[in-house]
Amino acid sequence: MSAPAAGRARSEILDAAAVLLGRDGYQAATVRAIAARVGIKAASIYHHFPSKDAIVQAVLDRGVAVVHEAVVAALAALPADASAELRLRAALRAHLGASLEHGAYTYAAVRGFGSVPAAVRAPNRGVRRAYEDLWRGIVAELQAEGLVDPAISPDGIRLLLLGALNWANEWYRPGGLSLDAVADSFARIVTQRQPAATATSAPSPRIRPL
Amino acid sequence: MSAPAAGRARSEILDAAAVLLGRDGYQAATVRAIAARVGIKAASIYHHFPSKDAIVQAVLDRGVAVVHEAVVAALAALPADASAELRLRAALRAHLGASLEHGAYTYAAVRGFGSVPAAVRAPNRGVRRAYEDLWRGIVAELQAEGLVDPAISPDGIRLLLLGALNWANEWYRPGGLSLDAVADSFARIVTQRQPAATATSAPSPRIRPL
DNA sequence: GCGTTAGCCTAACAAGCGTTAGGGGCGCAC
DNA sequence: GTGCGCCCCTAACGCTTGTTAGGCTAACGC
Repeated sequence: MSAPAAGRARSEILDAAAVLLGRDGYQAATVRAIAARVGIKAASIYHHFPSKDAIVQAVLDRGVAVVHEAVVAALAALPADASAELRLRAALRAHLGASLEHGAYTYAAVRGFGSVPAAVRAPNRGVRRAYEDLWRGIVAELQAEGLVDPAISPDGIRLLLLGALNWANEWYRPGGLSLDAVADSFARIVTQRQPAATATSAPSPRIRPL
Repeated sequence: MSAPAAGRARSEILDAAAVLLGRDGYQAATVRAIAARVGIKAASIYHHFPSKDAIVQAVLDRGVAVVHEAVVAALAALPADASAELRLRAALRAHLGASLEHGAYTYAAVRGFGSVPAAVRAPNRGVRRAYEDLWRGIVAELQAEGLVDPAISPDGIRLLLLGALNWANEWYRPGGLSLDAVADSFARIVTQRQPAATATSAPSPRIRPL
């Protein structure tokens, strides 16, 4: 048709696989079901991918990467001297936004992950580790700037945040809380800030390094 | 252990199904694999359960119920005038403890949930809703006592906590952070307070780092 | 013109699935 | 003893799975 023919089918296959994987799990995401969604027959899939597991692995990797890249981009867009709180808010918002925008992939990466065979799961672990390291840095900044009690385990904070963010895929529905409201709630819970009404007037000046 | 011989096979089947479901997902938890783990043949399963999905449903329900009951028991064991902070800590600790103790079931209920067919998933929703309501109450207490900024969305707080707790199944390994340390971290992040033992009602200023 | 390639098809394969049918052995009630 | 019910077995059913083989059509370079 009019779209660039090269790679079109390939990305359509990935899209279809992501939807099925996230919604119904690995078992229900059959090669025939994926093909039917694209409008081709099962055997034709094998002209684009060597196996079903290669498709699943690509979906899983993309599901993590798309969020990782969104967060990196959001942080890079901030001024160089942005406070740790601003960076936290930007990261939370970017994670939630990317999760919603590419819902099929992130949903597949979070929810479908458990249903995927260990052999397909393993290569994805590296990508996840890299994303976790990004958050390790954000938490360290928060504690260094005194926004979070440094006596609290950094791992505990990071795992709480990532758990809350990942779980958002389970319950978030457009029409309920807005993305900004969720990100704001999370940020305020973690940074121990006072209500917005009094926070704007800055009751006690916070020491800003740098 | 010392269980009535009548239901021995039945509970062994549930145990085996829980392990497979949590570790490998719905597809890998085949009737033959479950039977092999119990030491019987696949057809013998059907003398105890009408279908595979009945087994899966029982595992899912128990995975939620076991945590729910542990939290209810922990809260009931507190003195009637216990503070909201103490109740929060008790609930966090009980949830994490039950998750670990009955790891196979809770793991199946959290991780395996996504890979289970919608028809089996649906009946489990009611049990989950009841548990969520329990946490709705805890969050309301926290905000009523002023331990958490009442301007923050209660749903945001509840979803953050449940997300963090459920996600703990993914990363918790005995030998790392202790259960008490995790529960303590989570409680302190949310209540913006020092541990109850050292700061009961003293509005002492937060420790400033550096 | 021709040859090659990409992309899709039909048809079929072996393997594995959940489930059912029917039978054998054992222990308890009578 | 006889009968009955429980528990497990072997064998097979119909179906779906991922995957492969081989052939058709249209588009391109030469």
